Amino acid sequence: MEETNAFSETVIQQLQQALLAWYRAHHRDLPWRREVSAYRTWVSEIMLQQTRVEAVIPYFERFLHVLPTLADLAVADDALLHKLWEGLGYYSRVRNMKKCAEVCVERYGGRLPSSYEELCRLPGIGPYTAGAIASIAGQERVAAVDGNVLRVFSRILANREDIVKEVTKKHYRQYVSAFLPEAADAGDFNQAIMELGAMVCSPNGAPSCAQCPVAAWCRAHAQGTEQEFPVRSAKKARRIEEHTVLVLVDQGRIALQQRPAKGLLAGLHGFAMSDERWERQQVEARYPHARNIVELHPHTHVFSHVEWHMNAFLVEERDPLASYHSLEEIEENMAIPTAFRPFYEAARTWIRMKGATDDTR
DNA sequence: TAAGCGTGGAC
DNA sequence: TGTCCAAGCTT
Repeated sequence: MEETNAFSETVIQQLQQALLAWYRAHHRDLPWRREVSAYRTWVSEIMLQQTRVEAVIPYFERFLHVLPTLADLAVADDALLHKLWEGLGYYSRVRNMKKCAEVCVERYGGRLPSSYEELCRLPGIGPYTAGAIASIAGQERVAAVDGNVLRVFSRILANREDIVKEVTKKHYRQYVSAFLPEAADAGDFNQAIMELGAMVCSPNGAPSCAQCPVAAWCRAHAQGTEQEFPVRSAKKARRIEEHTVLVLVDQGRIALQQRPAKGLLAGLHGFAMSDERWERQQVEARYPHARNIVELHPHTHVFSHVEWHMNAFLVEERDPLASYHSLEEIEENMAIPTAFRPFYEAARTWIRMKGATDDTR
């Protein structure tokens, strides 16, 4: 492509070797790097989608401990999978992993395929993840373009294409391909760019160009325009929703309902929630025989595309239409998203306090 | 193509 | 504080 034309074959090789040497000397010791397999690489890459390394580490360790092989995942219960993903976000990732595992059992003898083309056709695996698995675990000479790579290469090339656009990502897969070393080193090269993006060529604030092994070939650095890259079109404002959360409790148990199979927090467990704001009078009118109605601290949860502004009431009442669960059952088997966590904690505290006062009565 | 889909860290 | 945005994919 034209953006790489000004880089001679010699410069490309120098940049390659500088990046590989830097990576081999400075990369972090991460759990999925200690032992490499297609399964481990796949699990880590799915978890790392739009998610920070520090957040992923404990989830990765637990997931591999509970489901050490792809065959284990293929037969795992949805409830277990949601529990293993609880708090990590983007829950369709783990449902797609199970679908993918099932396909691999049927079609590939219980193993992930190793080629980029086959990986791309599997549920939950797009161009980035396929490139990462194929190059890291399969030694295939293919690019893996994520947000780090877009940022690092936009700076190296001083390229002002809008990285939000799909066509730009396609272009970058071609730009990066021209820089890839031989197949055996492609995985390290891809990881090197990502590691550089995470540790040196950072997204927030000024990048640490003094520590950068490829600063000598970076066009943005030469121009002093590092922070103008990458170019990213503005995202749409979030909409705001008002809700009232009803936490029904009865005899030390808490009512939870499984959310619909489609949409936000699909399939997870949550509380009854109105689609508009209710005040105490409306809750009292709905539960006239409640033994107790306690207003809880309000809470705002910010998702990527919507904000939930929630006020909440704890209602002590046995509602025949609700299903109540013990704390043990909830903690072992039911995944509650972070959005509801503060209300769950409040209910737990209330139950514990009530138990104490009941005991002394 | 653009919107839907979570969460938390950094500034 | 609010804003940005991180190892993206699906529809």
